[in-house]
Amino acid sequence: MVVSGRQTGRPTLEEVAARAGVGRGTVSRVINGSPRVSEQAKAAVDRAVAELGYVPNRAARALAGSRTDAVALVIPETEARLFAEPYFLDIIRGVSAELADADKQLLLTLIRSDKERQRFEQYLAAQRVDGVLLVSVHADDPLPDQVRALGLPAVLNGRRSEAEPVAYVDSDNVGAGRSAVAHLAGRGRRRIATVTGPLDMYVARCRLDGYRQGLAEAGLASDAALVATGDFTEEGGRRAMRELLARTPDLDAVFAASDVMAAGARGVLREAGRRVPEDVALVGVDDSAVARHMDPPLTSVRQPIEEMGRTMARLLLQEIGIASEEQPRRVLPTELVVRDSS
Amino acid sequence: MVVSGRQTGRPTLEEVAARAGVGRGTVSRVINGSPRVSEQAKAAVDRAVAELGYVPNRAARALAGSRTDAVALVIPETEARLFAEPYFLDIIRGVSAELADADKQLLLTLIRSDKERQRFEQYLAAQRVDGVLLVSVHADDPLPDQVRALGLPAVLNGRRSEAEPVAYVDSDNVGAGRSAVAHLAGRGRRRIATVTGPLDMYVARCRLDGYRQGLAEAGLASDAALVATGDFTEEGGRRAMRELLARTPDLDAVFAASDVMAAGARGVLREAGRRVPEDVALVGVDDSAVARHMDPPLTSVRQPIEEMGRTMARLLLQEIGIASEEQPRRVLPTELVVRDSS
DNA sequence: GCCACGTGTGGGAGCGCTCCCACTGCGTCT
DNA sequence: AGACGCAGTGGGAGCGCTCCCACACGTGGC
Repeated sequence: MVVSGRQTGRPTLEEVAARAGVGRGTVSRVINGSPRVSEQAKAAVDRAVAELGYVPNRAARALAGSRTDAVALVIPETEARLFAEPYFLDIIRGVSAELADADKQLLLTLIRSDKERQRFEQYLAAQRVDGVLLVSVHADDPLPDQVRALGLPAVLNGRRSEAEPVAYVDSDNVGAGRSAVAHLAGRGRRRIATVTGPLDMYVARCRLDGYRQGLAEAGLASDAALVATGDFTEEGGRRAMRELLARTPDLDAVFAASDVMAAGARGVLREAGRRVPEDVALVGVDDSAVARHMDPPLTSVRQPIEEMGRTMARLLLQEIGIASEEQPRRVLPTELVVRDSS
Repeated sequence: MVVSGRQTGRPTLEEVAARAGVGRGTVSRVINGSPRVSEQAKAAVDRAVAELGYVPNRAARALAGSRTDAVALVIPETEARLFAEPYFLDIIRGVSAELADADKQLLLTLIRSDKERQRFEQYLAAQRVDGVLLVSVHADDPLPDQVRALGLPAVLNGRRSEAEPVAYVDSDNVGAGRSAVAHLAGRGRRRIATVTGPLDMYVARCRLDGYRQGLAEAGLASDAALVATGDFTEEGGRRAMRELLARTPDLDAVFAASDVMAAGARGVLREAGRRVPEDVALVGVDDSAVARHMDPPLTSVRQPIEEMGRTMARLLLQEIGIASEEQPRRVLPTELVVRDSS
């Protein structure tokens, strides 16, 4: 027996029109919520739609109209490994929730090679999505500008620089550094070091700035010897921590710009015989699962990741609706979660 | 100044045909790789495509043909919290890689409420995707059957039961339990307990079966007092561990059916003054980031998650290509990763 | 009473493809 | 030699929508 698989039984707009006793145009207007329809006609159409179980065919819509009702979320794969992974899942969660409410599709695109990047650009050019969400862009990433050049709305997660021209949603990274240092200073720490992210990333520079501001506000002197550069990986955290211990053995606290780097640092501290938090207090950023499961559990600065995802989606939908000249930007607050490591 | 945004400049198939000096039909055939085209015509079309930078309009394709070149990956949100999160990211990674090679879209759908579930079903009915990938289905989940009833190919990640009627990709969960127990027994452990997942999930039952087989193969007696039921959460692991300690204080090893539960168990063991691994050896499943960052690092049974994702996508593409009656199934092997906790 | 207007409506003309039928040549079989 | 097949081809007819023009009605002003 051959199964057809292709049930042509789905009602079309034309059938709805016939059943409601109106023209195609009127049905289309009702479906799309145009105000130029009489109460009576609207009611008739609504009933016909319900009776027939009509669902508009999106391909036809996309072809005839211009919008596609789909939005792309782009994650460069190189970054995906760097950040604590749950980060992306939370972003996805937030984006997905917001898009579902607006009845838009979420198209997920991982870009892991130049070939795929090219394919994606082609894809955009083929008018396949209404807008683009970009996660974790590097300072030199041209993708956001390319997207905008195609006339597509875009929203970034994180900025590439202070003067980011494209719409973005970021968290208060300066505040993250400040609150971490304030907390450490408040517990009597005086030689507070930091392990930074890669300094070609704006997020890393912001957290470093916050660290410095925090020191100043606590009346502590800044000391270049207390700053070591990592790369957001565990191994990078380890390397930076070794460097710090060699340079400034008298440090009594470390602010790591990510939980993963904090985990690396923690390993080195243990090998060096430093107890956490007795000898060295430790604070990370992300409040990830890693932080909760470290020994001792890591004090960390929480970012509202899912909320960032939601906000990104919201801004994008807004831009799709009304193509404003001005690029919206949001900076969301962070929050210190105190655990045993500090 | 108003920006148009709508560059109509994209070449159409018709233009390509004109430029190549052939008919529309021939261009379509070349684009779709039909064999019924002369070398000469193909060359002309290929050149025209390259010169014009032609990219087929997918909406038109979907409307005229029947396929959409898109595949949905569905993740029930309730589950998303249960499993170690990176699991999903790895699945996504694998699926995405495979789909990109086949030039298919990945549509990500998180379902977190009945409303969204309904919307998704409507969506499927509207012929919007060529196939569906389903992650982490519960034993009583009707979604897979609904999808198949709509005539859409589907592939599950994990089975709902031994006799799963729908195509699936699973990992060797029995083998996972066996190898964990074999390892523990090999290190001289004799009172090996287990913390299971929720027993209405087939995966949990399989791991428990594996545990029992492992005991039998090591010549150790099965003892109901050594089995406690968890629910794949950390808190569940904690509860189960307390239960085990109360019932069988002489246990010297624990096989937890997930890393997250192992983390919960580890906390309880510590509170009870049992050292890991000296007093109690601990093994988990997933080989997640949590496992690597535990103290001591957790021995864990690794699943080839990304590979599962790839395989799922591959099976689905295959089914889309040739609608076979028979549902393919794959079971991938697991691998023990030994660390300090055992 | 006539014109101008605004509101609501029907339906033609596509959007850019795929499907498929009809047609041309040419080689092959009787 | 004629009949037949078949590879290769062109192009008509949609797919199910949206857009927009045209038109039927009011209603108000003069």
